[in-house]
Amino acid sequence: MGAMELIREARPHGREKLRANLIEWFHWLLREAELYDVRYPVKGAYVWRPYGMRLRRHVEELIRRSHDETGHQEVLFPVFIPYEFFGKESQHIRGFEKEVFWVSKGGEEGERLVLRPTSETAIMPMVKLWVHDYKDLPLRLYQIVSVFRAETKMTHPMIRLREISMFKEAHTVHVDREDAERQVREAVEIYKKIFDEMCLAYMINKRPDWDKFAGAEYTIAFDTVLPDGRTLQIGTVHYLGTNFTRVFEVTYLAADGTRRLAHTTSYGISERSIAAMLITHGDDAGTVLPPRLAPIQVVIVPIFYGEEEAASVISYAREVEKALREAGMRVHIDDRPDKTPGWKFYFWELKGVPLRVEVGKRDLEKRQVVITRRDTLEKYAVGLGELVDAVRGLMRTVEENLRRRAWEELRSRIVRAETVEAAKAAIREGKVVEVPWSGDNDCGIKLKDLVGADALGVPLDSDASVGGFDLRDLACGEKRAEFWLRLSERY
RNA sequence: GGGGCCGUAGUCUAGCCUGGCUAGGAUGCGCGGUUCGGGUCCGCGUGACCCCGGGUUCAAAUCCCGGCGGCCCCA
Repeated sequence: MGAMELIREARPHGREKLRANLIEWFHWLLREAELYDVRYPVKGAYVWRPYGMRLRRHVEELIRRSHDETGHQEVLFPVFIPYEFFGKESQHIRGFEKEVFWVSKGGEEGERLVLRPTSETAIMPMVKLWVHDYKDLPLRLYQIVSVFRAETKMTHPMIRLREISMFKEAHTVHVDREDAERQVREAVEIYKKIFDEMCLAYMINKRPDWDKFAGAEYTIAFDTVLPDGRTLQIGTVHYLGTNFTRVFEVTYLAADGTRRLAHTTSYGISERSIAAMLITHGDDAGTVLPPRLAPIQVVIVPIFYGEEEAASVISYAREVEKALREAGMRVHIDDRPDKTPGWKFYFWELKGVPLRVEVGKRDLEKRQVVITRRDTLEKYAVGLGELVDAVRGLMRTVEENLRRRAWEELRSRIVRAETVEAAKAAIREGKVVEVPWSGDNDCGIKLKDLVGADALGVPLDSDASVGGFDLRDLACGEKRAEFWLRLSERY
């Protein structure tokens, strides 16, 4: 980079308002940054506005790319599922029936339809038609669609929805448990990559048995920690065993001539991940978008006094814009004549544009620009010759800083406790707390109730075994502790 | 599941308890001037069937009932 001179030290915006009431702050951000409108008159259903939609499309592109590169094929299934299919798997229907939307009219004589709350029972009957022998496997499908859940708890914009409008659900079919579990591990790797690019920090937890996906053998979840200490589930991966293939009779002809039941997995991500991203990188002035996902990566603000300067400064700004655009960057030049530079600075900081390029008469004369980072508000003077390299380098720096900050915050929030009292205190302080657990279901339920928190499960991102310590299960003192069980307040 | 609070111009909000002037402010928008390297300032103008439905009353944004939607706390 060379000729990049720091002309203002870091002085980032505070996070007091954000921490004081996270949900209020988030509603403010969605409204003021024109991302998403919460005023649509149906509970749990909201509107993506143009700027939010552009952000969402970059996230969808990341998700599509990550799946396409790893042997997944995109499909599109109907929103209707015949009740006959939906009800086939007993655990599945037990888990979802209370929150499924029924279609009260339509469908053929005697046929009842539901709106998909997830698509296992739509996909299985079709997979049965498509899979003949072991050479058709593994089959990896995904779609990005709306799913519907009649949430009884309080709904939250972009977080707890009745219409989840960006549900990426992958469904895979395998010859046996081993290959399906290999897929589960791969799905975890794919999700890590996606969240890494979103600069999100996450825990990977094996959900306790009582909280797994309805119809799954086990569920692995990605949980992030928001700035108020509550955790948010941002992705799940399920091993479904033969629970669905058994009832839908999805079998294949094996190499040895026998007919076998296939094993399946499913895994999902939704717009919750976008909410997590907006919040994680947020501050009292707005949000910061990871440069690779930002609809606008660089905003150029021309600064001029009077009309005689305007022409030359704007023409210089266009020169700068052209150079960045030709280098493949998403650039916007804000040449509105009725807004002052200061006003524009606040406006684009609110919207999370990662870099701002300021050009004025002084810069024109020196053939330079001033670049400001959104995350730290550091300012640099950069010669025109180094412009593209400097912007590229700073985008990388901002991205790395967002990711590093997120992980530091998350790591600082995870603590261990060996008594119920200590665990309670940790929860009160907004921590994720790991407590000794025998692994027994009933003891786990008792334990989370004793502490007064939700169970995220057993860590898969660090050593979960209590190992050398001689610790007792905090709820069942007669039992030896085998694992650390993560507890937190959850959204 | 239980409790509390709230819904007023495009947006944010005061007024509501204790019913009664022309529903006040900020922001936005339009015009004029002044400013422009961190939300310029001043003047004039514009904009609200006070969430919906019903009730009480001479009179309802205000009180009562129901609905819809939102926020907070507890289980």
